[in-house]
Amino acid sequence: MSIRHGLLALLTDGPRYGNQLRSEFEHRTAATWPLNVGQVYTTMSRLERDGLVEPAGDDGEGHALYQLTEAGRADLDAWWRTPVRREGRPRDELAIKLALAVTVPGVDVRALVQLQRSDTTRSLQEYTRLKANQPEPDLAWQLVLDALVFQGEAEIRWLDHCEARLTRDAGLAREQLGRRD
Amino acid sequence: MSIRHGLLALLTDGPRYGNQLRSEFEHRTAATWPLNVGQVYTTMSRLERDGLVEPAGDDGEGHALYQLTEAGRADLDAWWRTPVRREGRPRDELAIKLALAVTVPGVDVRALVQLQRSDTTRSLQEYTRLKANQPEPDLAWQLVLDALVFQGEAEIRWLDHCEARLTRDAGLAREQLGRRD
DNA sequence: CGACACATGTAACACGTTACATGATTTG
DNA sequence: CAAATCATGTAACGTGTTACATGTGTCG
Repeated sequence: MSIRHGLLALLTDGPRYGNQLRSEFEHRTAATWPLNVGQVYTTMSRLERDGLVEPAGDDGEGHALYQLTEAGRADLDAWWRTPVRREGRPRDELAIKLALAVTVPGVDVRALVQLQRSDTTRSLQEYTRLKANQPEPDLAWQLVLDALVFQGEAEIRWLDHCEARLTRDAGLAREQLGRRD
Repeated sequence: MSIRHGLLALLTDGPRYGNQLRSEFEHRTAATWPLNVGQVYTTMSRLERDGLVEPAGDDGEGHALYQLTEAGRADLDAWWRTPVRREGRPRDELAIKLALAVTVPGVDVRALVQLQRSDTTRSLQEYTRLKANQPEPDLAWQLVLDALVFQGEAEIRWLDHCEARLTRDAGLAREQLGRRD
């Protein structure tokens, strides 16, 4: 639902047309989540179908404008007033993957963790690179990037935590094995 | 793709049937991401369509078993050896929401941040409650829960960071306003 | 003119999700 | 026996995503 509401939010300022929406949306999340233009049109069609937006003529240069309806404004308002619940989020593929990896036989969990950590580290470096090369300071853009950094760091910490846990468990197992000898 | 590969992974041990897959999958992620049984069947159909699993008769009690094909084993193996890229993840609705909130006029960003923080805090409490009430120690289950906790904490930190940033910017604006007087 | 970017769509598909229909089996 | 649970499936829908078709305008 993030694109849906995102596009809706961009119409708050006033009518916009397709490509304009794409560039304004991307400008705040670019390099991380590029948005295909086609998606803007499909999403806008669905928003129109649901009565949240409506055509608003053109801007004098043939650009087909969209604007919020009353229902759209209400929907948007409800969005602002409702927190994004953690329970409602998509499944975390990495968490599931690692959880299954420690369960299923024949998986080199340690290798998996190391590979993942190095990839996540790479992403973090990419983020700092982006931050440094930022053309002009943009608050929205910076906050999104900060979110990614915070998440990436949390991921690294979690991976370390998992590895420590695995080592501890392996240590315990070895210990018990030793006792048995 | 997490359900797809998750179910695939559960077949590593040997053939399983629908409901069994659901309960084994849910056992490792339960209370956070319940999995509808119907979804198991639709997903297994698609996996069969793609040649990654195949029917394997029944277990003597009429349970329709599925098992991995060679292609399935290969696909799974590739999954284990490939990190989950941060770039490939779904858009972060919260990040986008806040980024748009600071851009669009008429949104009470501060209220949004506070509401979000209190909801995330609630989730974190729920996680610790779950951890305490855990019936029997299960490594996979614990790691998933730890992931959620790490993510939740990162989210809180990010929200604090955003708020501080907003306050600072507001302070700067006030200062400049003061200078102008 | 030819190449390129802008602009608007549409068609097709993937995955996740829910609701529903149907039996079989167990249990109070 | 009735109710609950287990089990298998299907139909329908929603969003996200890509690829393609098409037209217009601009610039070297």
